[in-house]
Amino acid sequence: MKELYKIHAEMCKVFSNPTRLEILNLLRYKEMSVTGLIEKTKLSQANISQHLSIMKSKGIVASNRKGKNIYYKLTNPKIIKAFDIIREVLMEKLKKNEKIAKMW
Amino acid sequence: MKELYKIHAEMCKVFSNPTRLEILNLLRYKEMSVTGLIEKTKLSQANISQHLSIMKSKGIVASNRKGKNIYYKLTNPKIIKAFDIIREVLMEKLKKNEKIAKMW
DNA sequence: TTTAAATATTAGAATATTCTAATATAAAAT
DNA sequence: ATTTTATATTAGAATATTCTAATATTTAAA
Repeated sequence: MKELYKIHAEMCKVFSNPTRLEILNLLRYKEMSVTGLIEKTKLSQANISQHLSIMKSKGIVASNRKGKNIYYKLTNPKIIKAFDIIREVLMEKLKKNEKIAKMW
Repeated sequence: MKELYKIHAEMCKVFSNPTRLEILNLLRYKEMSVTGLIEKTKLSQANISQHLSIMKSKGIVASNRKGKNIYYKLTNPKIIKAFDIIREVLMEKLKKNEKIAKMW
């Protein structure tokens, strides 16, 4: 069923932006407020908010208000599992390239 | 290091297109020729070739000629592991949504 | 050594994404 | 009630991606 590949691709699109990956990594262990994310990433408020909105609409994160602040968290721990496996592939590739570079 | 998020995002971009996901899934167990991929997917030759080229340039697939045909395969089995985990997240989300839909 | 088959490349229109700047909204504090 | 603080939304220019159609290249077969 090709339809499934479409939804799958839509979900992966969320992971195809560096800022969103940084946010997801910050949410790895605990939920965080928008302000907290802005401080950690040093990015603009509008930008963080937009990325959170995109991820919320795709069901990757969920939000809840606590007094003054709105906190975001991952909806599924497997999201970080996928994040880490791709990171592993990446690291193995970088290591391989290093080795090839050293041959010359 | 923000640079790593960039490369990570670049790699995820490969997974953010339905056709590329279909190709990766076809390469899950065995290498396949370009012709084989065209037949299976029913997509145009140019299009398949372009997507293979993109994936090769990112180091996700590798190619080798065997007589008339060129065969492509995955460079790392973890690529399919990541594919499957994201598919799981997807399925769990769809199931959850179904349940919510049934409540009404 | 020409022809056929398999694959790659290029060009370009249509579409989608990303960021910044400006503005809006909603809850808390005064 | 007003002001402040936290967050969301909108608009739009700059950039990137995707597909189709046309053409090029490479190897094998005749």
